[in-house]
Amino acid sequence: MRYFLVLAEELHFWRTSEKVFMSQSSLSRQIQGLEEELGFKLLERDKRNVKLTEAGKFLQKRWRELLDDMDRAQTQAKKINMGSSGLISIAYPGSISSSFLPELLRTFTAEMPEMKMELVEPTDATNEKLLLDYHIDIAFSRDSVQHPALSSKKLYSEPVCLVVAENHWLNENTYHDFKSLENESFILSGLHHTTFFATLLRRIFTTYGFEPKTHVETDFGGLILNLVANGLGISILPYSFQFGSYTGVRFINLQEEVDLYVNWRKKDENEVIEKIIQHSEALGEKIKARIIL
Amino acid sequence: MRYFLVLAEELHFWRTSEKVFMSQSSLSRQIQGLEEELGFKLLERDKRNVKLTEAGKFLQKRWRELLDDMDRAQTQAKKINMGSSGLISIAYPGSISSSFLPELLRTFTAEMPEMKMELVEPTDATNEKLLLDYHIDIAFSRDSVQHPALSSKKLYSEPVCLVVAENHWLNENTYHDFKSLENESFILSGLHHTTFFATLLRRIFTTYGFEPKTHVETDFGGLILNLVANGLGISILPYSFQFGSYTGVRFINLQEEVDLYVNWRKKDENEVIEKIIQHSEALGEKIKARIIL
DNA sequence: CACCTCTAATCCGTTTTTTGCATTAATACA
DNA sequence: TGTATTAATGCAAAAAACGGATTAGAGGTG
Repeated sequence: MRYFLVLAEELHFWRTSEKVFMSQSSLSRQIQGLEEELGFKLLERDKRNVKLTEAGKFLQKRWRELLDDMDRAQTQAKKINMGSSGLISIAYPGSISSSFLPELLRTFTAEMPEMKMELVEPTDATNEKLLLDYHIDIAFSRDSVQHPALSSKKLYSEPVCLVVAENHWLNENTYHDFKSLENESFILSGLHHTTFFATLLRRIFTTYGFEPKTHVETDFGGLILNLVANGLGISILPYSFQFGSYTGVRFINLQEEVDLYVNWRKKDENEVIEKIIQHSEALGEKIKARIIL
Repeated sequence: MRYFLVLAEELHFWRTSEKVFMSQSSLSRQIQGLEEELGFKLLERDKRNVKLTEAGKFLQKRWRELLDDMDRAQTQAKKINMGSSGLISIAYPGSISSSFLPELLRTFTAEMPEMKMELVEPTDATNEKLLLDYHIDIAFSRDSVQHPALSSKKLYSEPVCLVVAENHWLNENTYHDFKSLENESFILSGLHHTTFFATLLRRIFTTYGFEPKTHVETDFGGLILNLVANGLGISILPYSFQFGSYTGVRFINLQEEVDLYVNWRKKDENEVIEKIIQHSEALGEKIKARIIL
C-alpha cells in the first residue's frame, strides 16, 4: 500500500522503484499482487503510460488518510507506553491567540518546561474528527462539540465588540443602533467561512438587515486591529482582543456574546491533558473577572 | 495486527493460534516481531498469563476501528470499480420512519429493484463521521452537517405537534398556551439524548419554564402514538407522523418547526446516490404541500 | 519434595514470499 | 527502420513466515 501511494503520485514504475529503494521488477510484482488480492486493477497501464483507475484514485486518497491514522495511532500508543509524556497538540480559534492562549502557554510551560505543545493550524476538518482521529489532543472552540466520546466544557462567555480607530466618531456614547453602521467600511475575518464566529457575524448582519461593505478580509486578528487603528475601517471582534497590547483602537461592547469551550477525549488517561484543562478553567475564571460589561 | 486483535481478545497464545489457523510458535514470533517494530510491548506475559499493556489496550481499540475502515475502503473501491452498483447505506432519524422513509424506499425500489438499501440504526457516532468514514452513504437528519467535504440540503420544514388522544380535552380550539400543559403527563422520546430533536424538546420546555412530567420515555414513535391513543399521556412529535396510519390520536400544531436534511459526500461519483437525493427532494416537495398549518 | 501440567519461548529445517538481475515485449518517436 | 523508453517476466538468491519438536518456567498435586 505504501508503494502504491508513491506510485500513484509518480505514475512511473521505474522512478517509483528508486524512491522506495527497490527494483522495478519487484515493485511491478508487488502492485500486481496487491491488485490480485483486491480483485480489481488500481492502475491502467499500457507499455508506455500509467494512470490510475477510478477505484485507484479513491484508494489513493483513502489509504493515505488511513495510513496516516495508523501512524498516529502508533505514536499515540508510544506516548501511552512512555507515560504520556512529550507532545500535546492543540487546535484553537484565531480569536484566542492574543489573550487566552499566550497566557495559558506561559503558565503551563513555566510549570512543565519539558512538555512540548503543538499548536495546530485550523484546517477544514472539524475539531470533532480531529480529536477522534488523534490528530489533536485538545481543541479550543467557539461552539461545543457534541460527540458522546468527547467532553466539552464552557470556559467563559464574552461580548463581541465593535472595534474602531481611536479618533473615530463612534464611542460608547455615540453608538446607539447597529443599523446606523450601514455606511461604515468593515474589515472582517472570513465571512465566507463556516466557523462559528463567521456564522455569528453573518447572523448579526442579517438580523440588522444590511450587508457590510467590506474591502478587506483577513483571518489574522492582529492585522485587523492594525488596519482599524490606521483608519481603514471598523471591525467586530471578541472582547478579549483588548487584553492584547494594541494601541490606537477603541472597543465598544455589543449585545451578542460568544463562548469559549475546551474539548477533549473523554477517556484519555493522560494527566497532562487534565492539567491543561484545569489551567484553562482557572484562566477562564480570571478572564471572566476582567470583562467589564 | 489481525493476529494481535484476536490474541487481545483471547489472551491465550495457543487458543489464538488455532483460531487464526497457524502454529503457536509462529504466532509467538509474529507478535514479537510486531512489538519489536513498534518499539514497545503490547502484552505482559509471564510463563503462565497474558495480559494487555496500556498501549496494547489502546491499539486494540484503535486498530480494530482502523482495520474496519480499511475493509470498508476496499469495499467502497470495489463498488466504484463495478460502477457503484449494489448497496447504499442510509442513516435516518426515527421521526421519518413513518412517512418520509417508507415512501422514499417504495418509489426507489420500484425504480431500481436490483438495488439494495441498508438502513443503519442510529449509533452514538455522528452522521458526519459516519459519512466521512464510509460507514454510510446518505444521512437524513434534523440538523445539517457542516463539514466542507459533505453536502447538505434542506428538504422541508414541518411544525412539531402536540399529540393527544382523540377524546382528550385538548384540541385546536381549547389549546392556547403551552404553559397550560404543565400538569399533563408527557410521553417523550429520549429527553436525555443529544439528538437535535431532543434538544429542541428541552428548549421548548425551558422556554416555557416547566419540567414535563414524564412517566414513559421511548424512542419509537409508533409506540408513543399507541400509548397516547390509549390515554396514557400526551406527546410532542413532528407533523409528518400524522401521515402514518394511526388512529385514535389528534395532532395540534405548535409554533416550533423542525427541518429535514439530506447529507452526503460531495464528490461521490455514484449516480445512485444522486438519484436518491433527487427523489428525496421531490418527495420533500410533496410532503411540504401536504402540510396544513 | 518429586512429579505432572500448562503455556510461552526457542531451535531448526521447510515452505512461501519478496527481491534483484537480466531479458523480453510492446510502444513511441526520430 | 532503428532506437529509446518502460512495464512485465524468467529465474535464482535472499528474506520472511511457518510448523514440529523441544525447552523453560510457573503452578498445582499427592
